[in-house]
Amino acid sequence: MVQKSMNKSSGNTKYISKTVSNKKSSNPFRNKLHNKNKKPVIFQDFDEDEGDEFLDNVLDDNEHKFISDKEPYRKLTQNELKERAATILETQRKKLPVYQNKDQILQYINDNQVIVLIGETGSGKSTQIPQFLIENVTNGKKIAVTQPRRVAAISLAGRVAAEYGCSIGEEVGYSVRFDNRSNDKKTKLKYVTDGMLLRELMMDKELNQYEYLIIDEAHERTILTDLLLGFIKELITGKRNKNLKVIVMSATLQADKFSSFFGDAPILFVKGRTYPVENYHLTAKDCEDQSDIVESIVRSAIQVNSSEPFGGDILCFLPGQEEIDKAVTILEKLAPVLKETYLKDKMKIPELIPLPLYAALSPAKQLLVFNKLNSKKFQRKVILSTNIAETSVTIPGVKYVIDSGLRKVKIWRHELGLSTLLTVPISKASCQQRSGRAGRESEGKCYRLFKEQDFSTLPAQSESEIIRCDISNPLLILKKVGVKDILNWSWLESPGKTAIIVGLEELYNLGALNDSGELTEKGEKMALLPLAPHLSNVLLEAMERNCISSVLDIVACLSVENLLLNPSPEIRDSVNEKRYQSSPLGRKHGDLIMLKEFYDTFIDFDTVAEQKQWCHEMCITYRGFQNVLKIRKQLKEYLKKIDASLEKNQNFKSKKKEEKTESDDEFGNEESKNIDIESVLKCFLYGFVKNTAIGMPDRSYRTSTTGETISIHPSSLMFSKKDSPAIMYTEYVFTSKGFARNVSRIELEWLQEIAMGVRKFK
DNA sequence: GAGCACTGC
Repeated sequence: MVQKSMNKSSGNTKYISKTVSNKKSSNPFRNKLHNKNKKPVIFQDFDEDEGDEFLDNVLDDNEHKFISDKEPYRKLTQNELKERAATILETQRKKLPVYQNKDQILQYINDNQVIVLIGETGSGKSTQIPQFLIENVTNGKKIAVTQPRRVAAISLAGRVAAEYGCSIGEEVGYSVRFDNRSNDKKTKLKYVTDGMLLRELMMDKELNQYEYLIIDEAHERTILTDLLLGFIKELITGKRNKNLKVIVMSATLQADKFSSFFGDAPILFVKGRTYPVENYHLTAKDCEDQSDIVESIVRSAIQVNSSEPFGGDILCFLPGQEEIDKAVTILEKLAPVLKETYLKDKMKIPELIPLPLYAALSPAKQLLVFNKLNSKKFQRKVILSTNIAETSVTIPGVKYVIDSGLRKVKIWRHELGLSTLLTVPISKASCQQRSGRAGRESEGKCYRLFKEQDFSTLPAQSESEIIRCDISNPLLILKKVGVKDILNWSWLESPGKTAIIVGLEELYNLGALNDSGELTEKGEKMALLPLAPHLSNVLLEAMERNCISSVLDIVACLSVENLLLNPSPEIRDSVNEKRYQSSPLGRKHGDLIMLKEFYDTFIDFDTVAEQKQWCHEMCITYRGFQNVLKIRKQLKEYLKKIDASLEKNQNFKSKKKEEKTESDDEFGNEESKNIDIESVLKCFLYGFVKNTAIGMPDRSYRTSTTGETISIHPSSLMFSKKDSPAIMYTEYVFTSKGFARNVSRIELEWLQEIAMGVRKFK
């Protein structure tokens, strides 16, 4: 097997058709802008350093601890802060492209209510433009800069605070979930996640505390940024017509869309500093030979390693975990063999060090991709990554990119109420983003495992989230903010009539909307909870049924993505067995109850060391569980606000050690020994009646909505247990076939009771 | 009887 792959790898993957990306000549979009008569203003090219993204990743991993322990500027005196800021100004800021064009940019902002700014990587747009405006803000108002990701908001705030000469949380601050470092009176410039600004908007529909809104990375088109832009359009054509300025920052591709959305707002173009990247494509013949994408990636990596000079790592983009694990396994076997061969032939070719990277990988293993190799050892990293490395994570030292041209995407089918996970070709924009990863530090090369003519057939950009995701939560937000006519709302891109109607029906079925389509009291509460509407409904039901504590534990666990990691194939069976053995109730009742058992186990340990050990054995992220605790606490606080009588609700009290009081203690123990499983599962049924399936005589399951067969996913504790009269699942994905994930056993009577109950509540 | 990309409150 190994030998076979090796022979192939020494064969010919030739890349003969080659394009060199040269920003000045090959940027097709600039011409387009000119043609559109919008006269973009084009600024010139300068150096910049937009902060240390490597640090961001480390910082992300250690979260608060890192920030408070190592915050570099807090202990400096006012004078020292100012001195440092002055140095940064002279040595770095003034060299930035954006800084060089400060006056012109300010003029445009001054003359227009909305501008769209195309700032290339390295232009300094996210750090500098907000600072230009900081002196302009009047009577206690603020500037908000939104980011799609937490880490970006936090690290930008840190960087800008240093440049401005203050501590984080003074004039410059940030606000993200679980972490607010801003001062209502003092802070003038606030970096926030787009979700956070949306939440503020639910509280104050006019966003009166802000004078400038800067929507950064708008081209990523997350649902939340799309919603923000829609609300902002309403505001600036309505109540904030006179005194709110908006800057939309975007990559080139989407700039036109934003401009026309905001009444042909002017587009400014600031060039950044990236190094040229040469793109190579497969020939038609090589393309025919390419049967397996994993094999092609492996072959290409070996070829690049042996033909390119030492220095510079290889970053490969693959669609998913499965392909990555395969490729890593092959390369791990191959690398020592290749090394021997090279030595024997006296060839000076570095040893390949394969490293996987995907979100469901444990944080410790993720960090390995950032480690510098010992330069004396003559090694080269080959990082095999999902598109997590496309935007979320920047890996230093990459000079070569190998792109499979594929990604996985979850698509929500409104008609069916289920999502499918598909492997699809990426867009041109993604191709460019991926190849750009080779040109961050020096000139680079990108090898695309498809034909050059295939590139031209790719869609310009990926489908935006809003048209391929479940929009029940966005719709709830619109209702909460008081939008009456949702179909004709100022959608940047409408998800479509069907999607909207299906989504509204869903909200109606959950009791969030009444017969007239107005938000009910329950809907108000649901909108305030930072959860999907289904889960909010589960929580609210649990408050009625006096099992809020257990349900809260489980809901908090469900809110953390990748809490249970997918064990690698070698340890898969043993980890599954351990999980099975550790949840006596879970193996009877299913995965929700298993989570409750895991939660109890986790918090009952006396030391962090024990917790970590246990997590390691069970293949659970420790950090994930810390998030579970934070989320539980936050949900509890929200619920208290929603319902003041909760304070008196004994069941509600947390069993968590640090919060224990005497009475609490008693109750907590009592409850944990007698989880009212029936009540807990019934609460979940209130959110997931539609996600149920009935057991058939042939031991298969058929969904109670459409009668289709559905299989229990192998990751479920219920996988081997086929005797449940009915099942409920929190997720339904269609891959090779229809799979129910996170499955619980339910009784048919419950299903009848709840199904009728739900109607009754309408 | 067999496996899921990435974010956010």
